[in-house]
Amino acid sequence: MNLKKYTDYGLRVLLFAGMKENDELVNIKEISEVFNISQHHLGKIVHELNKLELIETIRGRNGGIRLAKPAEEINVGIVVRQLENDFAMLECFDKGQSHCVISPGCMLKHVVNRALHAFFKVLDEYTLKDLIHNEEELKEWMGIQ
Amino acid sequence: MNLKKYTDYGLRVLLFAGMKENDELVNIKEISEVFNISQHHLGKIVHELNKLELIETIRGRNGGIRLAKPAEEINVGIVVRQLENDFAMLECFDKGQSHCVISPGCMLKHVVNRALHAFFKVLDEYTLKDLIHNEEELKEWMGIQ
DNA sequence: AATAAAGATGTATTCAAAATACATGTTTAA
DNA sequence: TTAAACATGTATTTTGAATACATCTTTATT
Repeated sequence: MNLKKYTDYGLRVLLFAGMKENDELVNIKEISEVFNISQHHLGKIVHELNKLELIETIRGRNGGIRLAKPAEEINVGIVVRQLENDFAMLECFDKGQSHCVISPGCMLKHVVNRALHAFFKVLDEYTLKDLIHNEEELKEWMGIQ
Repeated sequence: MNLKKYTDYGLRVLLFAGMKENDELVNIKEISEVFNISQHHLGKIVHELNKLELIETIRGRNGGIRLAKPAEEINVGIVVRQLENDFAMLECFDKGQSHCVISPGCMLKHVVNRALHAFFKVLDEYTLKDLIHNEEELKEWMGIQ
């Protein structure tokens, strides 16, 4: 059980952008170098974060990205749900092809589903702001300023 | 985010075995037919369930498998932890190769870790017995008796 | 206007892990 | 002795994520 790197990277982009002052822009190249991630791959993640209205992207020279709203309004649980789009924990979660013969009467899926909700309940308690609380320390690690 | 089919299948084996009366044996062929799973693959899962002391296996003609202990003593959370052995939700969970530069000061891993604990806290509340509570219905679906 | 920097986007390739298949061995009741 | 059943190592297939490649569009600067 694990989150996709895609989700991991997406969260890092938000963290990095959330660390900048005011409306300062950061560009993909910079982020890809800091985290040592493929620039093109990151571009796709950024593109999706933009579609999800979590960041703004500004094209062209001197362009870049920035958070689309204050860090305290970006909920971690919601972001993870959006980036990580497949939560079919068991085969029978996927209603389309529920092949397991015991599926109709089986309690397992309900139990796992409850567990999944508990998982998100915790994430829902945090915003991006909470994650960058120890901002000074993070900035140092990121080599900002 | 999802559990491996391996884990899914392992749980089904336990459910199926737990459904039988007393010390009645079931064999892998039977289970693989009911769930339409590769018999050999299932063999390996059964082998591991046996190593984990969740089932007993009896070799030879008229052999088969059965639960190693009463269904009410088999905890769902523990089984899932044992079958699903990789819980590196984020890259930085893997201490060996924590490449992310912000890892030392980043709060994200702690938050996700809390969420993971909440996930298992729910699973820990259930035993195999709880899952086969509506035994009659399940038996019908499984074609038992 | 030309240019360069930056994001947008579609396609293809690589890679890893899971799932499955194949082959053969061992055990044991009939 | 034989057949049914689990044991176990190796190999192949499949799938999806990650990455690479290529090209396009946008926009500030000169």
